Amino acid sequence: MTESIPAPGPNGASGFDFIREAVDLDLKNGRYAYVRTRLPPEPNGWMHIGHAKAFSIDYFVAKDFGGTCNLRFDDTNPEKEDMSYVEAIKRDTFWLGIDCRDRVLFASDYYEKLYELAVLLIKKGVAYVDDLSDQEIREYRGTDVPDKNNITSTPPGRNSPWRERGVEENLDLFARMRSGEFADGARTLRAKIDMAHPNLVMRDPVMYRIRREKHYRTGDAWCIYPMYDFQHPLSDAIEGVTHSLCSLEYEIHRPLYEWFIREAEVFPSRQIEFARLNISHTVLSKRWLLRLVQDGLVSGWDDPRMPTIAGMRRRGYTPEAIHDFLGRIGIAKTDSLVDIQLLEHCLREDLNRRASRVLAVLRPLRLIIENWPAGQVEDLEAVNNPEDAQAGTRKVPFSGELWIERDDFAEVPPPKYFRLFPGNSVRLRYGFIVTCTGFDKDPGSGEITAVRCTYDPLTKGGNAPDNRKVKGTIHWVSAAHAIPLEARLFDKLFVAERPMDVPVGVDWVQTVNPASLETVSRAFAEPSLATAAHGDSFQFERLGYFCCDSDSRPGNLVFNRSVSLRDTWAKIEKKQS
RNA sequence: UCCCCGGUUGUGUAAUGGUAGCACAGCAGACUCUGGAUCUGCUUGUGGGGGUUCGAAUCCUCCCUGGGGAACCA
Repeated sequence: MTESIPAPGPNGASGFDFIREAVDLDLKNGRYAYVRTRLPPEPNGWMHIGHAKAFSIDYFVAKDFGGTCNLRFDDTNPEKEDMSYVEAIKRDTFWLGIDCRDRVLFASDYYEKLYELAVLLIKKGVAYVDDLSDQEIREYRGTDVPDKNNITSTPPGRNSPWRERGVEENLDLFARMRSGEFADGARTLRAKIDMAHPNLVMRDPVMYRIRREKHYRTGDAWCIYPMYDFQHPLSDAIEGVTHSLCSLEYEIHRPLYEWFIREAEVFPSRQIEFARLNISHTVLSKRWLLRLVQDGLVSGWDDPRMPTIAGMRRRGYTPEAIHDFLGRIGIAKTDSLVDIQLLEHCLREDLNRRASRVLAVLRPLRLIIENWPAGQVEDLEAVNNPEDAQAGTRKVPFSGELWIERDDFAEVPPPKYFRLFPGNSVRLRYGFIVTCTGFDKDPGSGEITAVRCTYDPLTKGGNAPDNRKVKGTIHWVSAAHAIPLEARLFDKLFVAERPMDVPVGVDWVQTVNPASLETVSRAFAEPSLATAAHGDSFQFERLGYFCCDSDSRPGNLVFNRSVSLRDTWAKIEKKQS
């Protein structure tokens, strides 16, 4: 892995979260002699920050105990899976610094082995071929209820009439299932456990179904496919996985996980569950994200508003910021909703340290310096990163006609406003102190078209020789030297904290924040930005962190606002209104 | 309320029978050539009742409350 990425540190005094405690104990009492985990994505969508949490836990738990971690694609549903997803997941995983490059595995490579284990279970008399239809299986199981949320009891199910078939017949039928003798859905292989079990997943779960669907890796080699509950524990066992870490939704499946391990007499992998990640104002579910993509509400899986790793990368997130975030949220079993502001905080903190500063104006307003010598241009020295002395300085051209931020001028200043207004002085960052002498206004529209000022030549670089205090410092770009750019400003994808909690009858997809993307097509930046490459991050001073987008071309620059700067003025403004 | 799992400041997470801490958010201030960064201070919490104990967030019990489960998905 990339050594610069620290493992997320538990913030407790014990030094361990509950998973690491369990692993530590397992090692100490000899339950396992080593540690091996696995990342089990299904290649049916792109990786998001919720998967990154799971991946990070798997990877770093193994690493912390000197173990290994496999990246195993859980690809047993040919209807939804695709190689493009495999590639996307691998790219994003490795980009995060989770380096399983030499341990990329596929459950589909175990089909033959899994088949053999199924045969073993049939021979032991704990698996049988069932002729019931899917509807009948539900009915027999006793779970075919109209309203799952409003039941008062779960009566025992009934045994399938085919449950007591002989071993030989089961063996024969299962072989014929594989050879394609039966129609899709005509029969299944089921585990013979207990149709009266209070845990519904233990009521003779289906192990194999018949499905004639081309698999993206095995093609037409198989027409029967194993189910998750059967495949997953045995794949873990095949790989010698000691700790199979997964989200809480599988907790209820653990007895079944253990049942298959025990009955198949394979390596005793252990499943431990933790709470999945939820973040406010977004959705973390491949199904919902797919819907956003398919309905065209975002530009794709890598839309910078998406909580996918690809989207976050394009937005300007760094692996370090993501790992920092994942370390801070911790690991627990409580269902939680993490404030998206924590994620943004982690990005700010990381980018503050590393991003070069640059002067750019998003909503330009002309500033005319009336006493500036006509035609004169000065190269002023600007600090690249005040947080990093090694970053050095650069020259920025200054002239008598500048672009400044429209917000940085007020005809009538609100209380506590200390930027430009008639009669007031401000410092132009790294430039001169100027005093506002007036402004031009379009008589028709009332729009301010230019601000006028005079400069003090003795304040070059921004320092006043008389040490007078100037409260405001604003950013600027020389109009004659400005390079144009497009800026994409993002806001929360959803206004609602929990987008999926919508009133009945409302389609959550319609609640996407209409202001989540604002395109500013006529912004200007200092010349140094012209050479930015895709993925480069900068701080546009006083505005926020911006990342050069993959749509950017020389002469047609596009920047994404990764996150804004903390904005104290916005808070003051908000309080005043 | 059929089965399973949870409930610690606004949010997330520690404290493993012995001082309820940390981070984010919020508030107030200092400093500042980014209303950035940095620094200082502050507010707010063990869901409720009973029990065990010298002592309970922690153990027991009842209640309340949140999530999950019943696919030939994973």
